[in-house]
Amino acid sequence: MAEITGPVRVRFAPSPTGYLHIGGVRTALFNWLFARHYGGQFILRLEDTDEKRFVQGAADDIMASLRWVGVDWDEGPDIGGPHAPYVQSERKDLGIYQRHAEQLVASGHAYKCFVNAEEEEAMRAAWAAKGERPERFRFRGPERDWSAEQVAEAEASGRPYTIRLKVPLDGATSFSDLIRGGDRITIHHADLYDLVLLKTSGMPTYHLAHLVDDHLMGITHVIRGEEWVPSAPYHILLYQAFGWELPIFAHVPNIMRQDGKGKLSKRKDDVSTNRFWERGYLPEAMFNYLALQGWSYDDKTEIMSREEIVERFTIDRVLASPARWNPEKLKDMNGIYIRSLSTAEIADRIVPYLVQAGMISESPRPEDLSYVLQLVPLIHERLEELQQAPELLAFFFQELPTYDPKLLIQKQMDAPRTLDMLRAVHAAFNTLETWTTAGLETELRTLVERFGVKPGQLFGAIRVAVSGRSVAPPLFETLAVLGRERCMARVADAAAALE
RNA sequence: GCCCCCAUAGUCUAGCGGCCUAGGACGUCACCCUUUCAAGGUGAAGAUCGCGGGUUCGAAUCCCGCUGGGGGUACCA
Repeated sequence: MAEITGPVRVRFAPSPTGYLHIGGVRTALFNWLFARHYGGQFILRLEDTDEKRFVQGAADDIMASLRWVGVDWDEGPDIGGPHAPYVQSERKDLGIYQRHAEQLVASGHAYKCFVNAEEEEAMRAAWAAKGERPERFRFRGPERDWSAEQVAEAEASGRPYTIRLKVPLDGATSFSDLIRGGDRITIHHADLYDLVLLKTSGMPTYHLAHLVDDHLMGITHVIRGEEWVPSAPYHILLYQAFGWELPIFAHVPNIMRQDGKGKLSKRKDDVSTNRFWERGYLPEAMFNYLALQGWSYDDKTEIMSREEIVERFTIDRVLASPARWNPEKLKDMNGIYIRSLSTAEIADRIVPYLVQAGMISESPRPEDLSYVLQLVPLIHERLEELQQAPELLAFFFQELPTYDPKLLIQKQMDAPRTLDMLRAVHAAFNTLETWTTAGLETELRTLVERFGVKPGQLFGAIRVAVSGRSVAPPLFETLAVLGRERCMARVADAAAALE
């Protein structure tokens, strides 16, 4: 493994064709961690060279997702930098790619190809017809061997053309990868085709654009998804054609779908980064989980702060084998992070959810906030996602929905005895001097003894009476916060339901 | 079809030739705590280290083959 010395510059270059899914965030994260660990720079660049798939607003959405998990950039579309602009369509207007493509044509490494899409399709069909096996058609333009006059003539006629890389017919290209080990990957040129560098529209393809930009922007390490391994030889050929120094490659494995059938996809999986944000995943939990998708520190440590991960992240501990998306594990980790926050922090973070659920007003009053502060301890360690808060706290804000009175009757109890107990509870609530958690507990335990029942038989009935459900936060705390008035009313309602 | 990559329990992983009677985590199950649910604690089940050959005194670890999975095969990225 080559030692990493000197300044490193890496980039994440998403295509604004939709939201960013967590697999994309993971790739960005590894780049970012690499940059931060080695004290280098992390650059964000927008690769919007696909005019057809462009989605308005996607770029802002992607940047918001990255910022949310804590991935920030030193240079980028919105903040600029020494190599601005960082948006490829804008760079195209500057003629950067055109110029470089022409340069390769001039040096004989590329050529203008006048074969249009329909003609290419026909050639492909002819190829398929004559071959016994449906072998892949490896396009080589006839213009490879044209004379300067022929090219000039075709150009003069105004026919549209693409610029293609003139890939050698034989030989092979080998390259090394930081994650897979040195000089392991070899691809024969016969398996390649003449890649389009510049489209008919004058827009560069990803292959040309990313490479020119990486070079111009001084990118030292290309850390990208493993789906790029097969096209890496083209990139190497391109670097060689330009006479540029190669960056160091590191192809990180994809994150596979939960069922293991393929890599995560926007269309088939609910993995939009925004969705996790909305559901109440803490960015620090997502950061931690994602860092562990393909990277590990040792045989036991999993919960680590951003700082610890930055300090410990090295590319040689990134696996070559793909990880599988495991929402259960993420949820567990989110719970750990939620529990590590203070009451005030949780209160701050659940207020928006309560507002959205209509439980408190858009601009919460101080008394709303102090009420929330009282409620947080009741659900804090039960939260796995912040969005669960409104559901868990509903009965503190709203009238009870109608519930099945049978729920009031606990194990080995019957309706008459339950009714007796509820009436006694009502009376006790009425006369209780100190309406506090401790006072309530003392009082109710006395009742348990008086009725000679198990604690659960009494407490369970009160829980249902007061919350409308059999699973709820701890009882005495709940009663304390709910207040005497509402508790008495609800117990009275419960008793009435049993009569 | 062709090309490339990958392969330790259901899942994420530790392991980089002897410390492995394969360690940790999620999930599952049991028990403890306990007013429910959680959280916490203890423990259990779960891996012939995909299969077959080598190399070696010795292989989960190195090599080859096979199988399986994934990726690529666009004027998409």
